[in-house]
Amino acid sequence: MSDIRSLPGFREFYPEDRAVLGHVMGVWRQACRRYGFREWESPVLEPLELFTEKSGEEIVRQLFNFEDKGGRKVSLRPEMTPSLARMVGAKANGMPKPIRWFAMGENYRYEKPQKGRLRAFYQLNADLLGEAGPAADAEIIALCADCLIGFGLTQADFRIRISDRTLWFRYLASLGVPELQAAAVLSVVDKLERGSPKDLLEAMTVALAGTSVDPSRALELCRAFANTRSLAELESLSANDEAMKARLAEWKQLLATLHSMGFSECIAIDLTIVRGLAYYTGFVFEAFETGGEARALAGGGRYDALVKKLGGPDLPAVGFGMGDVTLRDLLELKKLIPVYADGPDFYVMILGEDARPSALEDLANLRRSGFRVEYNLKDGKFPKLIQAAEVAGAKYALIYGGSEVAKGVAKVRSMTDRSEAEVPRTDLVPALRAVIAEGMRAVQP
RNA sequence: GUGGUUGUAGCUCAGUUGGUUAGAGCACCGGUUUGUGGUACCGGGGGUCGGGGGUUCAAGUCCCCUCAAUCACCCCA
Repeated sequence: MSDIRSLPGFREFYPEDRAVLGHVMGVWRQACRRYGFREWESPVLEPLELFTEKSGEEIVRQLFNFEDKGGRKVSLRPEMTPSLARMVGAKANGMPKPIRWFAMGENYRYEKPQKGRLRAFYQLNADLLGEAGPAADAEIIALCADCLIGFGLTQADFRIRISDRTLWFRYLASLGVPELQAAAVLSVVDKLERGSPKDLLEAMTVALAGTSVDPSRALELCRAFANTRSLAELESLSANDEAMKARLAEWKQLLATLHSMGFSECIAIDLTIVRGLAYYTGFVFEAFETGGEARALAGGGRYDALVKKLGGPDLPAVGFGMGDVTLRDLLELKKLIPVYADGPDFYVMILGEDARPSALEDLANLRRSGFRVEYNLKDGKFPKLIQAAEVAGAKYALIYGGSEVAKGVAKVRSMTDRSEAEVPRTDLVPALRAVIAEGMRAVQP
């Protein structure tokens, strides 16, 4: 064994693991296609500026970046949204709206690896661009839910908590918080559940420096607002604020759409979700497991200003991302990972080298006809070969011994019920096609 | 980035107060059992005990450093 190991936070996928990844991506793709989304892809390696432009220089420490041989500053992609914005931006003027796109790519982040958080991970991204109304947000949230339900999870297994940065900004404005400081206040809100009262007050004081707003009162009001869990409560809180009332009309449309589509059980209003990302502009949401560990499964929201910021047209957008790592942990816990039969259709048992030319001719024809076929590369005896067929996971064994070849037949044997039948070699492909379709009775008298 | 725990064969683990050439089960490869299902029996490969340094006559075992995994923070596009 080589002592050169794979890099920390990077996974090797043995066939059993790769099959699981294939299942995850298959479910994602199926859900997205049902919503009319089309798949896209972008380069894994991008100019460093593509990412610093969106997120600032601070993120460089979390990037796999380097200088290439041409002196270009480059980075493995930590996410796909900037690439999406660039690609859409380049052709948006000629594209029918709304644009429904999804991608499933491996992303790379230079972080300390932990459970559920690696340095390389696959992520589904689904984005809907060119539509600013809440119907688009509802469509994305519904897709996010269906991307989980597609695995066999029920609406009781997860919760999509929906919040709204627009509403937060309007509420903070009504408290007298200047627009410039609202983002800083929101980052304090983000810590409400975890921080100690003392730390929170300190952070709030810093966030409100230079304003006339009292930090401890602001903290109290923010906590009350964050704990709001129903539209009715929100309406009473915004009774005399026209801007907030207008926004609540959009909330009603969002929730009514999701209710009509049957997602009532898995969605919840939760204004404690503000998401750290500065670029979110409206509704934001996160999907959590409802069980013990409350893993975060997906997150997303509206980012109306980002495409323009990255040099594209002024295009409203909403989207979400869902990673494969925590999802896989959850599916394993819930025993929702199917065991795929990965064996060949036929295992050809060649008994004696005299039989080999006939067997090779036939098995090559079977492969050309689309069947999965394995056979013994070395001569072997019957017990070994039937075991090899079993271990390979074959559905049927095809036996080529001296007596079969002399009679011009092959013997097909079901690996499940052990029944056998002889099939003339001249009729082999159609007969075995019937066996795969109908079982052994297709060739038994 | 900070702190805790863990590290012996592909896997699960033994390994005594430090004491010969580090073991078992499973798995893998081969042989035997006259062409009918993982059996049985026999045999084999595989470890610089995560890596490096130190203490000692002697280290898988004790000490230090380091790497990795994992947990709690930080962060989380």
